[in-house]
Order: sequence, then structure tokens, then C-alpha cells
Amino acid sequence: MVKRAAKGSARAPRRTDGLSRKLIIQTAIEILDSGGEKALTLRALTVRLSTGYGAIYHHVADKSDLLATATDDVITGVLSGAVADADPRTGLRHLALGLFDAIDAHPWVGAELSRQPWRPALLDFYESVGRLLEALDVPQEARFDAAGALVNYVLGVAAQNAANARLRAGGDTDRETFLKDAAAQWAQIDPGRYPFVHAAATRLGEHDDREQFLVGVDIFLAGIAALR
Amino acid sequence: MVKRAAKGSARAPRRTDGLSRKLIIQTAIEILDSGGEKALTLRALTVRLSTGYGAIYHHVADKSDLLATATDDVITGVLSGAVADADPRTGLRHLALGLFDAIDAHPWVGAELSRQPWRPALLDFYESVGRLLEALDVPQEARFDAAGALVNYVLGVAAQNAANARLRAGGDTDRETFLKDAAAQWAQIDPGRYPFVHAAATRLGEHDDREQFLVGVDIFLAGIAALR
DNA sequence: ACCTGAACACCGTTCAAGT
DNA sequence: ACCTGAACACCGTTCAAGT
Repeated sequence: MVKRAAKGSARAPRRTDGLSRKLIIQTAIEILDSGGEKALTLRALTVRLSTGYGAIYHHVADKSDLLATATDDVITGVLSGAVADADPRTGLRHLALGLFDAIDAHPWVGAELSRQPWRPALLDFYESVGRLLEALDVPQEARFDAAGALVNYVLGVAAQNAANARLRAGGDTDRETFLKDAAAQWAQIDPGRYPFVHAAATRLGEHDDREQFLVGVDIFLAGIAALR
Repeated sequence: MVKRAAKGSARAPRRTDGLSRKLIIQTAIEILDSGGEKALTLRALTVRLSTGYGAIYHHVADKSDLLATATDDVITGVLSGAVADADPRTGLRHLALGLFDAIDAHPWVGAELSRQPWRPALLDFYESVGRLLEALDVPQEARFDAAGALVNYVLGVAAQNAANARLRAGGDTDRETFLKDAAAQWAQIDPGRYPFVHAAATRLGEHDDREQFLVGVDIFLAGIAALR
């Protein structure tokens, strides 16, 4: 004999609104943004969503599915606003900068993309790069290599930038150790043996990562122009 | 009352030779090479070395220390043989290719370097790149940006190549799922909406990753030449 | 269909205890 | 000094059971 609550009244279940894949992923993104990759545990999700493990696994295959979809979401959100009909060179710079900024804002995306650079959400990015290269009169055969190289560069820098951001915005107890380690490493550089790196290190403080990233893109574009 | 074996005879201790940090890291590299990052667990190490956990933690700070040092070892081993006194352009190509091949042979190194691109072992790489750029008459101010961009490109491609290698050489049960997923994703590409990516995908089979990597390096060098 | 939460197999790391 | 291995805190994932 099971008691049933009167229809439409007080039963007060855990969630009245019902869980959805969308809500789960959105919550995952929030956790990732505020606490980094380490903070995203299934436990943390159940707490934030006040449900059980099974509820989550009912909407999501596993944790990697969760991470991949969250990454897709962020990327699509960013790229959708890009690429007007401007000059192809400016278009490429805008595109690259869009990805850079997105990964700067969500460092965990950089790590995930370098693990899985073939996610569907990047299709639009590749496609746009390809078209802009075509507009730049890069010959067919060279276009694929050029696009691959450019995308790799963007993702590479972005991943490194993400690693830096992880250091900066620690919040963990690790942070002190990390910064101390980094400082110790820089200090160890022997100016006699490593004059170039030493000079680069001292210059590092006055430098804007975003600007340096753009210089790299420009070097690329200049090299691509030589393919024409 | 504890029984003691007669002096100098049968006692058969766990290890007669004595553990060392070097041996631990060497064994870790073997495990990583044969089974990938997932295979390197503290448990696996204790079994292979027939010791206890504490023995390992006596020589090594923690698992990330282990991974970082293993990465350093591989990189130093590779770069030591590089860079003769050839033409700077060839020198840069050789240098880049050396790192590429090393990461191709040890995919886990790629993942680790993209996580920590400032490891001391990379100092020689940066330094060599810097000097070769100087030999190429790249002006001082542009040299740092150019070096950063090039190194980022190399590490970016290498990391992606490592991700690919991880798929190819699975050995796990995951492998089938991975390949199936990848194939499904490629098949989903709409040639109407993504003509460029679709063309790139069909061309992908006939392409040598190593060669494409070199094309990227050449684009870079061409772009750098424009800075002169 | 959707959700619960105890249970499972597995991590990295610690630490009292041994030699 | 160097090593042992049980124990701890914490993972992701499963699954019988509930509604």
C-alpha cells in the first residue's frame, strides 16, 4: 500500500523543474569557469543540481562526454558572432583572436581542445579559415597545409595561455607552490649559457600575451602570402 | 621472537640493488611508452620495481614530479644531438623536426609539454631557436615574438599529433569506440555546408603528418623572412 | 521515463612501523 | 637512510530499487 500525495499538491520532490542535458552542461560550465578542471567532479554536480549520480548519467554518457559538450558549447557561442565580410586578412585575425579570447576566458577549453582538436564545433572555424585563405588567393594545394598550420598555431598558443591562466587564477593551495616553482626556474637561467632565453624572460613582464599572439598570426599571414 | 637468516645467505630481500630516482623515472618512461599516460599508476610502478609506495615517494615528490622529470629526460636526450653549424634555415627545420619526432615516439611528452611548456629541458630549444633567428638577421625586437610563435606552433602540432597517435596505438578497449566516433564525425560533415573541411577530410588519408608539419614550419620561416 | 544513493573498483598520498 | 604496506580520502561509474 503506497501512499500517494493528493493530486497537484505538496509532495515536494527533489526537483520540481526536471533535469535536462542542457542544464547539466550549463552547470558544468559554471563549475569549470569558477574552479577549473579539478573542480568538476560528479559529486560537485550532484550537489549543485541536488540530484543523484544516476540522474546525471541518464542525460550524459560519461565525464568526457560532459567536457566535450561543454567545450562545444563555448566555442559555438563565440564563433557565431565572427567573420563579417571584411578584408580576408582582418577576417583571419578576428577569427584567431576570437578563439584566443574564448580560451582566455575559459582556460579549461584550451586543455580540452588540445586533447580533442577535431570537435565538431571547430568545423566552422576550419571552414572559415579555409574560405578566407581562398579569398587570399592561396593556391588549392597549399590551402590545406596553411589552414592546418594556422589552426595548430592558434590552438597551441591558446593552450599555453590557458596553462598560464591556470597559474595566475589559482585559488587553490597549489598556487603558491606553482608561482614559487616558476620563479625559481626563471631565476636559475644562466645568462651566460642562455642569453636569448634570459633576455626573453626579463622582457616577459612588460609583454601583452594577446599582442604577441597577434604578431604570430601576422608572421603566419606573411608566410602564407609567400605561397601565392 | 624474530627469526633471522644466517648472515650473507638466503634472506632474499625485495631489492638487492637499491632503488634510485633515476631507475624510477626510467621505469616510468617504459610504462608510459608502452601503455600511455593511463598506464602510469603508482601501483604499476611498485609492481614493476617490486617495492612499496613509500620507497617511490622517498625519491620522488609526487606523480607530477615524476611526469615532468620523465619529460625532461626525453627532451634532453633528443636535443643533445641536434643543431650543427649548417644554414640557419635548415637548422631550424632540423630542430623543429627533432621535437616533432620525439613527441611522435613518446606521445605522452606532447601532452605534458602543452601542460608545462616552460620546463627547463626546453631552454636549449628556445635558446637554439633564438640564435638561429639571429643568424637569419631577424631584428632584435621581432626575435622574441618570432621564437615564441615558432615554438608554440611546434608544440601545438606535436600535441595534436600525440593525440592522433593515442588513437592509433590504442591497445585499450577504448580504441574501437574512439575510431568509431571519429569516423562518425567525419561522415557527418555536410559537403554543402563545409566544402573546405570536407575536401580536407577526404585528402587526409593520403597525407603525411610529418610532411605537413614541415610545410607549416616553412610558412613560418617565410613569414619571419618578411620581418627582416 | 526519470531519479536515488549505496556500493564497487580504482586512484594518489600518507605514515607508523620495520630494517 | 631507506623501505614496507595498511589505511585514508577521493575519484568515476554502476545498478537494484524506488516513484
